[in-house]
Amino acid sequence: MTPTNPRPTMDDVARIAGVSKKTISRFINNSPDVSARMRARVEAAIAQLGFVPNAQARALALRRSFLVALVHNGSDRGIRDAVETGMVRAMEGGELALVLCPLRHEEAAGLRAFLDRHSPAGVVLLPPLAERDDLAEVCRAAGTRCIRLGQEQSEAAPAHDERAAMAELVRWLLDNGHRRIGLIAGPEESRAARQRTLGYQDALSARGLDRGPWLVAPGDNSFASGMEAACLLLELSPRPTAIVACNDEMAAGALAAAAGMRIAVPDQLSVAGFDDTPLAAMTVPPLASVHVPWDRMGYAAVMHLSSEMQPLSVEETGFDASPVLRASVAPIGEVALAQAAAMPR
Amino acid sequence: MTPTNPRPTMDDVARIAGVSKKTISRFINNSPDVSARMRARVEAAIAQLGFVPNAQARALALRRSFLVALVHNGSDRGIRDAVETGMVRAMEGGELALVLCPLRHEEAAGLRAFLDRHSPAGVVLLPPLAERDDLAEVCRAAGTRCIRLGQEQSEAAPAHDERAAMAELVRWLLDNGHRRIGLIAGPEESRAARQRTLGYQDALSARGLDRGPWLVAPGDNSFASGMEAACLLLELSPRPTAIVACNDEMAAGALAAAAGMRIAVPDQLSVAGFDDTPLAAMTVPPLASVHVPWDRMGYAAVMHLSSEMQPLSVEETGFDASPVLRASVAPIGEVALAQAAAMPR
DNA sequence: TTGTATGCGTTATCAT
DNA sequence: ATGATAACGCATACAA
Repeated sequence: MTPTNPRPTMDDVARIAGVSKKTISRFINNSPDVSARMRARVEAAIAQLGFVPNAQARALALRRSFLVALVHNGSDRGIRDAVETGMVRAMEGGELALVLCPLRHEEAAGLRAFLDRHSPAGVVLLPPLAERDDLAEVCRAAGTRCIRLGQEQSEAAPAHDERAAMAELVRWLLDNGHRRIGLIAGPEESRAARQRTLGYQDALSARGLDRGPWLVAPGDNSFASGMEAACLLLELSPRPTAIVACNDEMAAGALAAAAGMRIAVPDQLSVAGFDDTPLAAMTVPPLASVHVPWDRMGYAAVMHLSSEMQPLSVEETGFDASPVLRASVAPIGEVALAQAAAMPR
Repeated sequence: MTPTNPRPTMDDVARIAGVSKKTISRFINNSPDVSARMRARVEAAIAQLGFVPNAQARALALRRSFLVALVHNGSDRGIRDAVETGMVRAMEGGELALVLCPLRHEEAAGLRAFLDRHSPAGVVLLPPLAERDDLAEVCRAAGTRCIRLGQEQSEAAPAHDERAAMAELVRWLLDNGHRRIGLIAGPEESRAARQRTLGYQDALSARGLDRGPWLVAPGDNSFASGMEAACLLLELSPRPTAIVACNDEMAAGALAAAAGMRIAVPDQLSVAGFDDTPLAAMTVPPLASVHVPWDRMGYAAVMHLSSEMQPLSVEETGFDASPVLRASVAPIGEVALAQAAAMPR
């Protein structure tokens, strides 16, 4: 009972099964030309020994590892968790494993070094890094397949129409009587954030509300920035009756700001977020949000990387995002109407 | 400019430098016996070619990969994020990478297969899996070093004194006038949760409050269970003036329950959590919690695994956990006192 | 359909 | 201090 119990190799399996290594190899890679009898014998031998193919050896021979790298910059924990979940689900029972590649300083050189060192079978770029062309270029140069999550829908990018989804959310608010709707925007560099802002403007324009200044306050996707931005918006007069944020964390910040100013949600103010992360269900009141199927997008990304087909199919690139209404939003009430009127200045 | 640019190998470097492969190998592993002149020549050749050692090949020869596996069961996202952060910080610039090993069904066979397949250099078991002796045994049998996070402090486990920390938190509540303090417990199987419950009882006993029934409601670390448990506690009469939960998510659930019952926090009820995850700063009001340095524990775990020293040093095993007071707790006020008195039944 | 020889890029053994 | 050669475990020719 030594602690170093040498693990069985293909040779052992071959010996037990009374066949050659190559047959075992064929079995492992489910080659079509293995007779049923052989298959059974090999299967039995593998089960008997508890044989598990060594990923390192396979990787060396195949010149590609069994790792899929999730590249992120540490922001947006909610999105990352969802994507991770989906990726892991896609890898369940398979031979792939999920390896994290944090790019704190967001430098391409870091990704390059990571690829050189670990040569993952594929790379998934999380927003906002998914927007970085230089990172995609590094992958291309290294010959590593790369999926940019949440980018414009293309053959290499599962994506959703965030612009339309945001418009739909804002439209709901308009349909329910809200007229002054504030937006807490995301980082300007972020395409995703810009799309969401555009969706907000789309909805207002469609109602002919595009003359006045947009009630847009800048944020950086953090709770603190959401709180700050909400404070700015809530000091306006007349005060907005609704605030939509470009992600859930900032929306949570808006809830905190409202509480600090003794503004009741949703009675005096509706608040909504984006992404529908777990946080949205844990606030008081629960946060309306736009559900983005990040987990399914992660799942699709891995399925694509593990298969050999080149272009992503439509089912793998088209994803629906749609508003989830929760208690943080409500039709505009008399209280809020009165409030708005009482602030004529 | 083909996308498949074959990367230089040790052979190439050896040829350029005019030495043997073995010397390159020695250089890479900073073997002591390489002359300064050799070192310089090799270094130059490596730089010239942009050579990066192939991790798969090294792994095959060394019989261990350059991965550190973080084994978890999907629960307690907050803790996992913190540990991940610390681990990644410890691996920064090094050759190790973090690979996720989710054990959804918590079966030892799953871990065994993962170890056989990917042969990680080390394994970090996250609570509550860290408590599973069978998982540790699987690692031992596979000859893989394993660190059990948050277990009893030992030479293989960075840990903190959660019992004392919880007692300290409850003591603060007692010192501030609270007498009826409810506890939302964690899963009974979890040693950590039991320790925290014990800490709660310690503090009450020390004040001679150990005669009455403990105000303990069961939870499973989820937001929903925290909400349920809080509802139970808040229906008691006299009502508790404070509720402490065994993690932040349940505490957030308690905040939601209080809001649903129109009980003001902290005026009529103090609420506190445990672990001090990011969530604690994003609730309304911000959640008092016991800070546990999960990130530093993850850091220590990786530092230990990457070094060769056998036992963990004291600095790596002793961690302080201590209460962080935020607006969700307050000295018991007249309102709450009156409230409690008005419910004599 | 199955077996044999060889290579993948690195490290370990043993020699010099 | 440095080098030749054999592993490491599996996959790919190519042959049978």
